[in-house]
Amino acid sequence: MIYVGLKRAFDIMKSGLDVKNRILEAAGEIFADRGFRETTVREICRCAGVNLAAVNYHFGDKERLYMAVIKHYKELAVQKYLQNDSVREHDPYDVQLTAFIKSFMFHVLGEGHESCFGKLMSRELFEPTSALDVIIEEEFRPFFNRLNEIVRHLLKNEIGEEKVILCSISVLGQCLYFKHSRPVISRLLRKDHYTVEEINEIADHIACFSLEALVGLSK
Amino acid sequence: MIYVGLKRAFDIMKSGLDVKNRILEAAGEIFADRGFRETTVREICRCAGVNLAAVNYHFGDKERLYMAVIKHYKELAVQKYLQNDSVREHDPYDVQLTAFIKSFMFHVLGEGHESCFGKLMSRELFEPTSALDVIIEEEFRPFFNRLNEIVRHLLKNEIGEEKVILCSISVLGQCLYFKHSRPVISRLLRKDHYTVEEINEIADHIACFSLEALVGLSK
Amino acid sequence: MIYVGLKRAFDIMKSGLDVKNRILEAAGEIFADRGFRETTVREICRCAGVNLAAVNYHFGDKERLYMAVIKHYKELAVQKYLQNDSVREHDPYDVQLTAFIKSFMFHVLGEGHESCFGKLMSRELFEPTSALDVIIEEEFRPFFNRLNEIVRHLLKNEIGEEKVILCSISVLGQCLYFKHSRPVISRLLRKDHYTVEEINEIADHIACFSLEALVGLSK
Amino acid sequence: MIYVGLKRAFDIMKSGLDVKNRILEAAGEIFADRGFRETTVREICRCAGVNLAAVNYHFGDKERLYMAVIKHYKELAVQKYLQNDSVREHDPYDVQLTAFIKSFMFHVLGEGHESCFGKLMSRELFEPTSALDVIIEEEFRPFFNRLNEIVRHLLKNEIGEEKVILCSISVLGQCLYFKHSRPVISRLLRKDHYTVEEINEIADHIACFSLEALVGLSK
DNA sequence: TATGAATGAGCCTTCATTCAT
DNA sequence: AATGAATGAAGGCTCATTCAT
Repeated sequence: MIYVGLKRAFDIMKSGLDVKNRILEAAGEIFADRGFRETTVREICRCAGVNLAAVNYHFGDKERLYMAVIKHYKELAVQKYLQNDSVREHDPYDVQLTAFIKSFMFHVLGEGHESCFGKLMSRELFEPTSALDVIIEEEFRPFFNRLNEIVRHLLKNEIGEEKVILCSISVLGQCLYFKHSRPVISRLLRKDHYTVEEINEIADHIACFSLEALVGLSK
Repeated sequence: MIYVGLKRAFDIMKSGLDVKNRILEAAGEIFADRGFRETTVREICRCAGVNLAAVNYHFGDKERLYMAVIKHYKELAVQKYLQNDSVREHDPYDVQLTAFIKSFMFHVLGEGHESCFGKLMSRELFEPTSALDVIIEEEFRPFFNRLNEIVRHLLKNEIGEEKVILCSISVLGQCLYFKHSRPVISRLLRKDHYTVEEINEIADHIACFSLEALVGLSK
Repeated sequence: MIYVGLKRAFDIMKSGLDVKNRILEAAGEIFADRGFRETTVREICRCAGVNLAAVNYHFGDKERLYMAVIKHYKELAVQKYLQNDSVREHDPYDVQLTAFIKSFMFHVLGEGHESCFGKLMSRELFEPTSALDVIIEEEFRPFFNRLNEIVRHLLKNEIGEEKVILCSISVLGQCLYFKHSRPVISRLLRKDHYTVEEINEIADHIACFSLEALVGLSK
Repeated sequence: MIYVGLKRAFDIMKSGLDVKNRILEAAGEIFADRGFRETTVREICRCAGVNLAAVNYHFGDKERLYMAVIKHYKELAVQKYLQNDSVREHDPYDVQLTAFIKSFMFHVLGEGHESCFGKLMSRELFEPTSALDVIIEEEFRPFFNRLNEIVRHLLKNEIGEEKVILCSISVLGQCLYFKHSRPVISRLLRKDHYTVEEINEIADHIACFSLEALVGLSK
């Protein structure tokens, strides 16, 4: 049951970060990989190269570490989002939707360090912990409202709010399925991970599919 | 944290089934609810009203019990699917798609006993166990092929196979999102569980959305 | 920090008792010796020669084990008390008081197995656990009422109930001090433990002292 | 389970004492309340408003802190004892005994800061630490000798020294029982703590009871 | 002088599993 | 065929102590 991302573990240990940040880094990866319950504090500490009691010292207990991890990666994600946010408010809405989807897909499907937040969030959506309520209000709702706004305009405001929400969920569902069901899809499509081009292709497909639907519905 | 499906537990205990089947019934419900790792053998046995050692006696260990549960519920699901499959092969394809989606949604979102298999499958898709490979080949692929067939016809055969698969995934993604992300959706829409009417509405929305998209794309 | 009553431990392990009773025996001795908090489940199990998890299996947790221990030794004590209770109801009250004190002192000061209950109770009186309320009502109050009755008669019923209680406490206080403060007394009197004769002498002294006081007060 | 003597904690922190004395003050209160083993260094430091490592820095380890605390409060107690000792050597011995008892009871039962030493001592008598030997020789023996002297005179010197000691212990036992067994007594007498009047009443009762006994025995 | 950070040892509990009957 | 009893491994947490500054 040892976490085998040895190379990564090595990176974290050697990275010169202080103990607190080493724990955050290690915990993020493992929490994202396994979920809250399946992750053991021992494993986090082993991977971070710190003493078992360090979690208690710096974070109190496992649950508060988890909350801190989410907060930590949220901030990382926000920084990244602000830097290369490609959804410009004056673009036509179909362009905005495509940009929105593409940005989201890279967030969620990326392999590296910055994909932790997406993984944590999508895990939280499937098997919620007590952190869910905080996450929904602080993270998910603003994100979802943004999507709703784009969808509402594409539907030309002629349809009730409930339908807008349902359509937003339809868009989101497509996006997340490529994350949630990666094990299946990789078997169905016979590929193991997504390259940048493939993520682009997938995002284009979802944008295309959704735009056709929204345009069709707005007639 | 005792499993509170007491009425159900009572049903299982009184149902006159033999020990082995009582365990299967109880295990199915709890595995579907909690996932493999989160479920304890103790809880299954308590709920089934059998001795703690019974699982190891009848199934060897927890993992083999899990495989047996999947097999058991798969057979139940197949029986039910054969009985009242509403997707008739001679209907127009848009009708078939709607029927397909509706059938799937009831399978996956239903509250009762027969929704176990759907829940187990969708859980397996998110956090695969060693059972995944079996499930994909024996269960998911035929199911997915059927969906592909409908989608292929709606796209009027004019587009490559890869696009067909992507569109099928889009349909599936919408469906599963209402299951996977129920905790969030129930907060966003402020409702706790789905009534039959609501499942119908959701299925209609997905069918509608997807048909518009597919029709749009086939032009 | 290992419990060094090795001979005793050996006795318990070889005694042919079943696991549950071996735990009760070992736990009684160690709880009496150290108190609830200072006692570790590990030590009890080591001393009883059983697996660490046995406590959980048979008693649930450490606290419920403690309650079970108190119940167990109470029953032992009651049995012994019934067998050789020397306080006969038709004796004159001064004889009854002497007998009461002597019986109590042997209970509390005895070296062996049957002194556990006395030790546990006197410990509970000094640093109460959640078991105290149960102990007071079920054990201490009837015992104390019996003493009150004797004292009331010796005071010739002419004095208020509060004074009766205070006098009973005075008697009890003398008795218990020879237990509670044994470390000091053994240093003051330069002896390490009490022989039967010494316990008799001490009990006689307390009886004598108290009778003089009560007789004096009743004039 | 945070130590809730917040007002007191505030006093200590604001009192302008240096770190070492703040620790001594806080430690005294908590050790007296909980005993050596139940007290955590963390709690002491929190209550004293000092760093966790301060105890080890100033005192070496927890045990040496405990010894320092006892020494500290002993000096406080001696000062106070010298100031307002009400046992005057030329009073009749029955008056001296009453005064001795009263003084002792206020020492041990008092609520405030100066009762720490009495609490620490009576705790040490029940569950001795390595500090006991020091305490007995330096503190308890002179105190006990003083009581012996009074008792010896009340017994009119006609009885052997061993009997004198036993009678002194009888007196002491009554006094300490009201401290040691406070949880029980407060339940038996249905009161929560002792007022000044009640301590006076209790002391009077003990003095009365003991004098009757001693007078009776000296005949 | 003083402290924030870190640690090793140990505790209670829970779990899946096995044993003896 | 079935079970009550027992176990080894592991998990989260707390504690007194030490280290580096």
